[in-house]
Amino acid sequence: MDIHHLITKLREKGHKITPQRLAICELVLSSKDHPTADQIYKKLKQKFPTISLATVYQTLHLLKDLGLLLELGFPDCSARFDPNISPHIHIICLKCGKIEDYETENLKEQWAKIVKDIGVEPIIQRLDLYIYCDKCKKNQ
Amino acid sequence: MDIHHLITKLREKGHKITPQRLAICELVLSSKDHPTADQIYKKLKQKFPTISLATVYQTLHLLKDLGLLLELGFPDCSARFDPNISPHIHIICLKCGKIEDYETENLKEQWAKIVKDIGVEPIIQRLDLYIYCDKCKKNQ
DNA sequence: GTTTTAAATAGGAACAATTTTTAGTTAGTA
DNA sequence: TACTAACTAAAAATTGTTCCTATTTAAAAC
Ligand SMILES: [Mn+2]
Ligand SMILES: [Mn+2]
Ligand SMILES: [Zn+2]
Ligand SMILES: [Zn+2]
Repeated sequence: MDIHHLITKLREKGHKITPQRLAICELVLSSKDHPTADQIYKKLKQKFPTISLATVYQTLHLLKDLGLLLELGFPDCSARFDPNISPHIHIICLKCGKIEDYETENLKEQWAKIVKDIGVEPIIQRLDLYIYCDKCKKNQ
Repeated sequence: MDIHHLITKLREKGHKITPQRLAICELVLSSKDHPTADQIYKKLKQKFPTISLATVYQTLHLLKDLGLLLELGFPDCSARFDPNISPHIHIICLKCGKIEDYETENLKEQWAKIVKDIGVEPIIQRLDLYIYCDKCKKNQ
């Protein structure tokens, strides 16, 4: 998703192109680390000292509604946002919360077969494996 | 998980057997509909008019720690609890939130292969497909 | 059976994440 | 340049969950 494509998509739907909106979109859509709204907010504060957390949430939900972003809810902690909307697995540490992506062609094929058997056409998918990561296993 | 097995398991870990605790456990461990803490609380109010929501949460987390219960976090709405801890798929409506289980032998086999390829030993797993259910498609 | 005690409960306050509201500002159109 | 819908920031409200603590209770010790 390059910036011009994004701008076109926003304009199409009648959304204004503001510097804040663009900055939030660029940041989250290029992120690999499944950030929380607050993490995005804190990063952007450097460039936009007056930006509000509500604006961040609003923009994230806009991207979600446009189908460009996944919102992952968890117990105990705040939601995390993922610009990778294609089926992939999250390997998540139950202790430290670290999220790692697992995404291979073989996985996509195998998973597609399973979904086909079920006979539904999912809009979004979420595949989580919860583990204890090596680091947390060591200093348990 | 029958009631005597549960009581043994609780005693083993040094937990007291209280009527509230037993009632909450029995209710959630036999539920098929992925209830929220509040739904469990409201149902139990009939039998225990003074029961508190904090007790419900505490007991649900106890069961979770014992590995007998899954807690499913979502954006926008409260957590739901699932006594089915074996790998199965949730087919979830994005509009009304209805959750349907999909669980077949074939799925378990195929999924086990995928997990084996990754080379991890997950403690918990969560497989969600988000759709719009027939009902919500109709009266959209 | 009674006493002791550590753990659990009830109820409400506190908390944190998120959403809504409000009033002022701005991007895009004409 | 003027207009207006959409936006922004700040504050307030809301919601789900956890924390606190006086009281009660299950289970152990006597
Ligand atoms: Mn991801
Ligand atoms: Mn289930
Ligand atoms: Zn870890
Ligand atoms: Zn529905």
